[in-house]
Amino acid sequence: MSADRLSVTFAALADPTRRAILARLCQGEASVTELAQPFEMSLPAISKHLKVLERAGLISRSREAQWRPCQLETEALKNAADWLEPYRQLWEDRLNRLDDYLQELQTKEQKT
Amino acid sequence: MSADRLSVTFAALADPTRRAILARLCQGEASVTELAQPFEMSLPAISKHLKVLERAGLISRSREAQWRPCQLETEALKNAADWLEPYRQLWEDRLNRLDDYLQELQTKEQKT
DNA sequence: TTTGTATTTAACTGCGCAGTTAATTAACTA
DNA sequence: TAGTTAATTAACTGCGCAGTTAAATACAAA
Repeated sequence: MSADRLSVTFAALADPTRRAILARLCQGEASVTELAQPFEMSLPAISKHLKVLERAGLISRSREAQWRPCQLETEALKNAADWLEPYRQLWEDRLNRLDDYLQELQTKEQKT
Repeated sequence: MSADRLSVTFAALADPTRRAILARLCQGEASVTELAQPFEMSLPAISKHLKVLERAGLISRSREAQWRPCQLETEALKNAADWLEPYRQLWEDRLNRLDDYLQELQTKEQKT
């Protein structure tokens, strides 16, 4: 059922619209209408995306008159990055090995 | 629709069983039955999880007699980490501000 | 109090995941 | 060839997401 926090976070990140919304929020708070503006999508659709992001703890919302400005929350993002971190060694090793191999190829080439 | 690569990757990571499978594969190749062993789940269920991981490019599979050993693939993981990377500054800043605040509190405390 | 603006809720469609059991395919072994 | 082991496919259930339009709510301003 993927009720755990990390699963909910990754699921929320698994949508290009929601990732674009998060990227936009790096520049600071924004209202729902402002966030919806770049997308060819109805407002209710955006509203639902925001609800998914909120449930995942990726954004928080306040109230200002009739607006409900959204703000980026970093902790859930950090948790996702922390989960990925131990794997870094693996892909770096792999890229190094690839690099070594390419250099070896080039050395051989020069000898010809 | 989430047909883009990154969405498929995040979606694949949004499940505790699949994340556990990836963690297990850090230790090296494993067959389907081996991977299924820690879980109270039918083999077809594991088989489907592996298919999701494979479609996301997180694992690759070979053939050895009647076994189909799975291997971790790091590139998709790296892509996910790369997407998160620009946000690192944000949560580090936030943690630093929190830290500053706590230190300030403590300084005030000592003056009392 | 009426009107306008911002946002959400309701009701619906269609799709695909997560799981099940039963049947099937594939390859090894006796 | 028959039987065993490994894994997948088929067929099904139930659930929740992503999107729609239409209606409802919340607040502001005239």
